Amino acid sequence: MVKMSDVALEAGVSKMTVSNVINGRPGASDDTRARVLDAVARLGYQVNATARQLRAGRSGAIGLLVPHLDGPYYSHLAARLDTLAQSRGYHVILERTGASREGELAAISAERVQPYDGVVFSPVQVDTADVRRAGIEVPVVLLGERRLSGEFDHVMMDNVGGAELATSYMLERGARRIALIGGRREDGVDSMATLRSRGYRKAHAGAGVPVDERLIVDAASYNTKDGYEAVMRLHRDGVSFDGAFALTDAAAMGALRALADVGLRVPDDVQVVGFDNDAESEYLIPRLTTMDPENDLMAERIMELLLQRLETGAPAVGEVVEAVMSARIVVRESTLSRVRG
Amino acid sequence: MVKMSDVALEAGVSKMTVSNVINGRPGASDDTRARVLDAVARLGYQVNATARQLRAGRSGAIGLLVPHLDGPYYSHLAARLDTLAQSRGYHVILERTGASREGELAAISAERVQPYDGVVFSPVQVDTADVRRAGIEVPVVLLGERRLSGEFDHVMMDNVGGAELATSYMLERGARRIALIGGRREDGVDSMATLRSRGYRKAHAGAGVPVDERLIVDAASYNTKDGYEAVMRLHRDGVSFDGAFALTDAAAMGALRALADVGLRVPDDVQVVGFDNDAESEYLIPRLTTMDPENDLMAERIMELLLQRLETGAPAVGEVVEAVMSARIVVRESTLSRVRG
DNA sequence: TTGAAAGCGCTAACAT
DNA sequence: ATGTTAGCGCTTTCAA
Repeated sequence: MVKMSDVALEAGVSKMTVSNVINGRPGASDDTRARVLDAVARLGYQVNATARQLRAGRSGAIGLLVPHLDGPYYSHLAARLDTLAQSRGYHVILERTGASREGELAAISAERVQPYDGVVFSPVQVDTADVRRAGIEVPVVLLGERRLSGEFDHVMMDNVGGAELATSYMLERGARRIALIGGRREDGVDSMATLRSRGYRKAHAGAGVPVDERLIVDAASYNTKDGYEAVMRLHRDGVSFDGAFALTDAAAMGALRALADVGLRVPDDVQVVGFDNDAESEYLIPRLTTMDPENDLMAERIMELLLQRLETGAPAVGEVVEAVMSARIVVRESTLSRVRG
Repeated sequence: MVKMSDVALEAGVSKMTVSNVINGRPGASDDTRARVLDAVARLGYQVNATARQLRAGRSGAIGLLVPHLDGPYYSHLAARLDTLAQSRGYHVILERTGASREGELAAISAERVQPYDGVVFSPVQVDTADVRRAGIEVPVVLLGERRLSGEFDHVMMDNVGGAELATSYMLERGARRIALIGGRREDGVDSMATLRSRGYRKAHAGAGVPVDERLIVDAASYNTKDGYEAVMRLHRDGVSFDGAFALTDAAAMGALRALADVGLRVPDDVQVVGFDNDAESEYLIPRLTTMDPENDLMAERIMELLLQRLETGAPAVGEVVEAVMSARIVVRESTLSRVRG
């Protein structure tokens, strides 16, 4: 492995001068600079990132710690964040926590996080106290479904509001028995499901329509398979419905397939609304009405917060920022019967 | 920041003893061990991964460098690799190259790669010579569509064979004009599109069916939108077809939507086959026939190769392994008209 | 404009 | 069973 001192020797200067040239610091004659760069090229020298980081304390890497990657949501966010980061001289590195408490704690341990200049973390099982206890020493932006007490900068989606809007929209269009695919899950933490279920109930309360608890069906991972099975279960149990709000577009996709299988027409018999506005949702049969969380805006807000901390130095306690992003509805065929427009 | 020497002081032992205890090395009385662990807990000490790595030369991290993450393919692979890695005491870290030459070169630079104990890289624009020139000093497994000359361990999918199988299957079922969604792209490197297009042609040659070049339509990123537009273009141009082989399931999904829009029935008017066997493909309307690359097997092979290098030490030149994984067909509704079974 | 010394936090190798 | 010394490759600080 060729190191800085080798370059120094080759160029006939000191290590320090090599370091200065490589890092574009001023104070090196054009002549010396040329000799150094020449030696670098000749030896194929590349800095040792680990050593640099140990000494200088920065790596240029931003860690993005997410529950999982199957599904377009985090993948898209990662791409977006990376683009923004690149333009500021950072790059984004992705880690999967697996959505387990154990996995999350491992990923946020000081040891694992220390190599990053900053971290964006989307907690699922873990709470603010856990994050504090992890003893992270770089700027952190939390990202999430759930409201977390104000110890860290925090960007969150207005899940309750989004779900309320989706539900109200169907109620307004005449639906009276709206299945909630993936709903409930009230235990302890404010999970995505809990919050969106809350919005669903709020819309019903607002419209004076009672909620039939049998319409609320679980969908473990909110994926396509779960959505499919949830609708099949409703059908098997003889629970009738004229609307379906799926907690994710993936689940909605499975629901659409199940509805087709049991011979229910969308939107004539059942209106369907999803959540996420995945790129594919526009191409489903029928095209899916869904809630768009405006992820690009969210990504911008996240990077903005993180870069501010990175550039002003300290994690600065006390004055944490909490940004709530709201979702807008995208109306497509799955709620819009051709006749009524 | 609390460091090892602080713990040593607190426990009344030397740094070295702390190091030994923390790393579970033998040679420390139960008593000392207890005192050290106690001090660690009291001070909330966590090792500095950067320092450890500089000294010991290993980080426990495996880098997975992929072109992009939108789409289930790499996400699923990442999850799978991570699970396998975890069981061997490593964890997988994901980096997005953006599928640009520039992005790939940045990601494989020795500087960026050096923090990993090993690297799995899926090149798109870059070739073996570029990888060699990058001067990577950790074990590398290349992963890919394309055959790369044998300087590195390399796991690849039999793209030609898979595409040939998909095409032959439709030909056997009577299709004579099969659109190739996302096909062509013959320039220099053996891209996924080039190879799968080759398989498409090979199947035609084998069956003695001529290829109408107008049936081969581009689909820039092989995503849902591209697939949709490709079929719309064919339709607009008045090119008739009775089969469609889409280079990815995502593109197939868009194709299905487009066929519905122009009033062509699947599979009665047009048979459709995709490639990837995404989890969602089973729930499309109609359910999609597709090529399953058996990614889980592929992930196992990759990890096996990498761990072998990691555990036996040296990147070992000369005796590189090249594994070719073949895809199997999964038959579903999009090619199987109910009448004929 | 350049360089020497010191040290980031840890561990390998060798004492004791 | 425990401690001492040295040094991983770099950059900060200060002197020339």
